[in-house]
Order: sequence, then structure tokens, then C-alpha cells
Amino acid sequence: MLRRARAVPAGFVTTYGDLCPKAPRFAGAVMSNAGDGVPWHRVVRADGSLAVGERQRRRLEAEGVPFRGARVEMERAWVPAERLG
DNA sequence: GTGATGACGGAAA
DNA sequence: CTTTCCGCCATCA
Repeated sequence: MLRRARAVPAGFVTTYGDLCPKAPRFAGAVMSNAGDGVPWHRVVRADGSLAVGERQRRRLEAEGVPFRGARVEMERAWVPAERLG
């Protein structure tokens, strides 16, 4: 799970549901626990909205993640967890 | 063992 | 498109 999160390249994002389809909430809890060492900012909700806050958005924009209003353009930035490895 | 909660997701109105 | 409601599995009190 965390392995996938780490495999997400800069400029792209994945979703909690991708990392843990059976318990997406659990994925979030794990990320929080993981803290640093994982690009947690590249993990967003399935609809592209952010879960953490402004901090996350800044990081994503800095990496060139396309935004549409308050949400990420999943069509462009979403990389399915399956493709990570 | 039980009940409540959460960095979520999908369906319905 | 937005707002509501229920289900999911693991943790914690």
C-alpha cells in the first residue's frame, strides 16, 4: 500500500480507494501515521478534491499537477495504482 | 466483546 | 452540478 504511494511520480496523483479499495479510510489513517517519507500529498480523493488542506494543494501545484478550481484534474493527473507496479 | 470514529467511495435525490 | 445517506475495515476507548 505505502509502496504504491511512494511509487506515484511527481506531477501525478492517486486515490485512497486505489491504495486500499476495501478500506480507503484506513489508507488515509496509514498515511497520516506514515508522516514523512511518503508523498502523501500525491494522494487525493476519488473525485479529485483534497483531503488535507491548503498545504497539500501548494505541494501539488508546485509539482505541476493540473487543477480545476478546488479539485485536481483526475483525467490528466490520476495514475491508477495498478500502473505503479 | 461493544460502540464510536475516520486523510473515503458510491448511489440517490 | 451540489447535498445526503449508508457501507466499508481497522483502531481505539
